[in-house]
Amino acid sequence: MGRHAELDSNSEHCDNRLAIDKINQAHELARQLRAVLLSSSLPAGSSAELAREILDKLMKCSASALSRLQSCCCRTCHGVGQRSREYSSEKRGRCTPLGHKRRKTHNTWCTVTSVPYDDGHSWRKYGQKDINSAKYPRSYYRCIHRKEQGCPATKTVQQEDGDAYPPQFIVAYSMQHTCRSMGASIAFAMESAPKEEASFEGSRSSRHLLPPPPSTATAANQSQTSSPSSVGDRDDTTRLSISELSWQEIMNTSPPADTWSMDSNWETVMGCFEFSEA
DNA sequence: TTTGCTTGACCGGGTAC
DNA sequence: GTACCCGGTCAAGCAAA
Repeated sequence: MGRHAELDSNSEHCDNRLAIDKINQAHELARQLRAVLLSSSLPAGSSAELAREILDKLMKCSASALSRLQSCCCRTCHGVGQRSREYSSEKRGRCTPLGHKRRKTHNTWCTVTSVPYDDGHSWRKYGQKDINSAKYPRSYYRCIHRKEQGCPATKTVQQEDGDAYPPQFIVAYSMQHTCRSMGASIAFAMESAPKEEASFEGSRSSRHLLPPPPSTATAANQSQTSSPSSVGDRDDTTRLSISELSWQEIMNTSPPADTWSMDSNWETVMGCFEFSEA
């Protein structure tokens, strides 16, 4: 009852939601860009071209997001003051369908991507579960360095409901990496986006980021390897003119460890995401 | 033999009553 | 306050390398 009213009030912040969507798109583009940059199987010329194309789109997304955020003074859109019950009238949980539990509400954040396994870290699958009212099962991953380094990072992967191609995956990260791995160095500005402030109940902001997720994980089987999925196709901004075949190649290219050295350009690109949690 | 995935069972947090 | 629901995790068993 009152919950619906709360939800309605949230809808005022659709502008911020749009901005967040844009940021997500930029996020996705950055992932793709990274894949391109890591690719050694493509001719140099085409890689550079792809990278340039993705970067252009990335910048558009970032600019659009910034402009939207600047034009909207709403303060509650992203976490502050939002309690879990505000979302419980529809779907509760951590980016999940209807349920009672939200065990990990701290240090969690979500993203939507077509390449859920390619985030610069190595993950090991430790479980899969059918989620209530979700079309697809959710897969549970933890950092591969959990044992030797005690890294607490975990993530869950679900495929969004729907017939979108390529399939979009809702990736919910939980806890920061404490391990020192190849990927961790890059570890992604995107993935580390929440940083300290991530203590905002991540699931809450996540719910702003995401549509109520009936999801899946056909991808479950691929754990730490790059997924075969291709370019995001959620709207014109992320739709790239890259053939699926090319992306198959890109995504299947295992990243050589030494190509991960982060240069200033990469930092610049990834720096674009810093504001997404502000 | 080792490594990683699958899957059923259990734990316990969150919600409804 | 209590019972129930269900998401998250564990761990045994299995398969692939």
